[in-house]
Amino acid sequence: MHTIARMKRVTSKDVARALGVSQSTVSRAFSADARIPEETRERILKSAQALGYTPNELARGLLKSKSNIVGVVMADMLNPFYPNVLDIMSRRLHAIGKRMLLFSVPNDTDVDEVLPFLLQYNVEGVIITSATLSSKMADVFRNHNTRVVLFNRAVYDRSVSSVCCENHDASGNVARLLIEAGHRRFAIIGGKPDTSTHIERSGGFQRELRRAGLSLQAEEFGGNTYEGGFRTAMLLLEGKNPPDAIFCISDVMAIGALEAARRVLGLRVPDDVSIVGFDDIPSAAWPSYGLTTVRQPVEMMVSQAFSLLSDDVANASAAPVAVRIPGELVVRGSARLDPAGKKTRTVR
Amino acid sequence: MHTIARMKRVTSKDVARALGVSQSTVSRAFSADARIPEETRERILKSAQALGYTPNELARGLLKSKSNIVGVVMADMLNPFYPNVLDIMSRRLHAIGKRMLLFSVPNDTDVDEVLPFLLQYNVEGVIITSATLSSKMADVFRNHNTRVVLFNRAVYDRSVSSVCCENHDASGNVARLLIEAGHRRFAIIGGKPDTSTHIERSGGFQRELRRAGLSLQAEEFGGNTYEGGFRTAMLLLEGKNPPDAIFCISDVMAIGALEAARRVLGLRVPDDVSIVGFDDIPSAAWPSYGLTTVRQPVEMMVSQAFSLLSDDVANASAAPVAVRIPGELVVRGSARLDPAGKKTRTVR
DNA sequence: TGATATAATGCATACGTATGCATAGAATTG
DNA sequence: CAATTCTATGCATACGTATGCATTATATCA
Repeated sequence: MHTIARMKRVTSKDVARALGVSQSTVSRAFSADARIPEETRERILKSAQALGYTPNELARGLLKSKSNIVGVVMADMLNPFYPNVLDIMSRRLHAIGKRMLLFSVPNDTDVDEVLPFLLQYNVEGVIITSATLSSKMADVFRNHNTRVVLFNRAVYDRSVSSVCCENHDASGNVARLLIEAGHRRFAIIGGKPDTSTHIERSGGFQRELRRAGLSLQAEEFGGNTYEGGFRTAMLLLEGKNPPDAIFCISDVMAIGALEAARRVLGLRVPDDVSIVGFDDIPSAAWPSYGLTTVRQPVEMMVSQAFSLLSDDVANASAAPVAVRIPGELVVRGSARLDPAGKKTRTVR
Repeated sequence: MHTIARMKRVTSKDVARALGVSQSTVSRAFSADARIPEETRERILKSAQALGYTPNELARGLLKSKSNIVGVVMADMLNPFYPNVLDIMSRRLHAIGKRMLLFSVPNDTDVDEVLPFLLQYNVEGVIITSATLSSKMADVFRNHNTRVVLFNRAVYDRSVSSVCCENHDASGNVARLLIEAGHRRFAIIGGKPDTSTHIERSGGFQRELRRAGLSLQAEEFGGNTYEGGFRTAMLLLEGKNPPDAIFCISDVMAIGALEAARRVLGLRVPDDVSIVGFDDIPSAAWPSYGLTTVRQPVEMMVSQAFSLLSDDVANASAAPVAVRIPGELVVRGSARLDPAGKKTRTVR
């Protein structure tokens, strides 16, 4: 047994004692900008390494009233769009020396319940995905001088910053694609009625319809789940006067709709009905689906979210910003491309 | 402007001052087992609420040398099996008053790099999913009196506890299913060769083959990604003497294999080739795939993992435990069921 | 009623770090 | 060489909480 059982944590004091220097000196060795000769620093770091010392972040955070923790609240983790988001966020945070405190909460709620817990850790900032907070809670965070950024959701009272895809434009492009393909009977499957993503995507889509002198035939909601998309598509396609083009606010619902149309109703996609999604989740690209969709530029969105958090030009009480990043239309086979139906691959 | 800008954190001292009591009393009001009359506690809690006071967890963690944070390290977050796992873990932790510090790391590496960061937060325990740690690092955690539990991966040197599905038995059941259906040319698509999941699933499958006097024809690796499954299936099915049954160690790969077989090679599944997966991810149930697979009992596995972390009967240096939970064979359409091929749904 | 046990609360301290201030020694200057 | 600046480091303190011990007020008992 060559490992020594060590029940006590190794502290900067231990390192100091081992080297015959003061605790302050050890501490300074770990802070990049401290006045300390390079040689001493190396000696200390080496000894620290040998003793297995790492600064206690709890103490550090307590003292500086700011931990290096960023809180992330995810309200829709089971949506396949988010694992990638989370993965990117986690790695990028780690790369800049920050940690992630994660909360997964029920789908599309407001997250006021969990936010106070974040304050208990003196978090450096908070990112909230697919959910909003009350403006009252936004005030609380402002008073605590803690930044909050909404990711993939926006509030219109300008109480917090947000980063979203250019939902309006992207959805307009979808509409144009479908109009040019000759579609006339449009339906939308939304997530939840009062979310910014729905409002914007539906709004952008409909605006483009109006410009072409057309209008929406139906708008139903599927709660951003596969099952919801499936069920809602059944409803629409089995109703009187079924749509010949369905724009789904998210890919999971689009895939559900696709399955309903093909597997249950025996419709051909896109010959009988075109289906378009939003997000570009991995399975959208699987051959069985070949979903035409809008790709959200996740990497860029995360970058923007982080810079909104760390932007030290303005302090936390500065006016919130709404960042919009263009989405990219990804054309696959689930939507017709031209009036005649030529040049169209049918995906079964 | 009726909100007062408050730059300083509200502390227990503030509450104490407001009520004319001592800081200790306030502190005790927040600790369930303190000797303090219920009436006083209520008065304090009410005032705390009014002032917006919440205990600082950093200070608490520092003092007690144990934060209420549990570290979670995910090595395969993009595998669709894990969002659900993460979601359940997050909610359950929150429900018992604990927080989650999340690290997403490159696929299937050992995670020694990130583990030291967890020690900096005096974490209560660590859960590592689909990855292992070195036994040296396991020692470090044992010396720090901090529990580590592997989730969906095991080590055989008994250096840490683990929670896994009963991979051997479940895979044996898959083999039996395929044998009884009349298959004779078996292939396995594994994830990575030296992972416990692969070893056990492949081992259990092959043991059952041997019992029937049969043997494996090929074993290739797809790295637990859709693309890997796709590519590997192409390789196997286009090779000389292609298999008529493929057991994929994970559903993502199985779906990739399915797509390769059907979309690219034009094979009928399961008529020409049976494909079975493992995990039961959401898309396995989608009609286009109808994947026969093994469902991992995630809820139960998470429960077990948590109880291994919190089990205070034994201390952290107690002998590690390997918990195994039976998996459930989910029969859908991607594998034949009987020699004649009757009673079999063909899923396209 | 006086002695003693009990309940409620306050005081002081420790957790591990960062940092302002003080100091001692070295280096620089006229 | 004395006076002065600079560099390296130590001392002391603060961050916000929990808790052992001491203290006071109240209840119990003979």
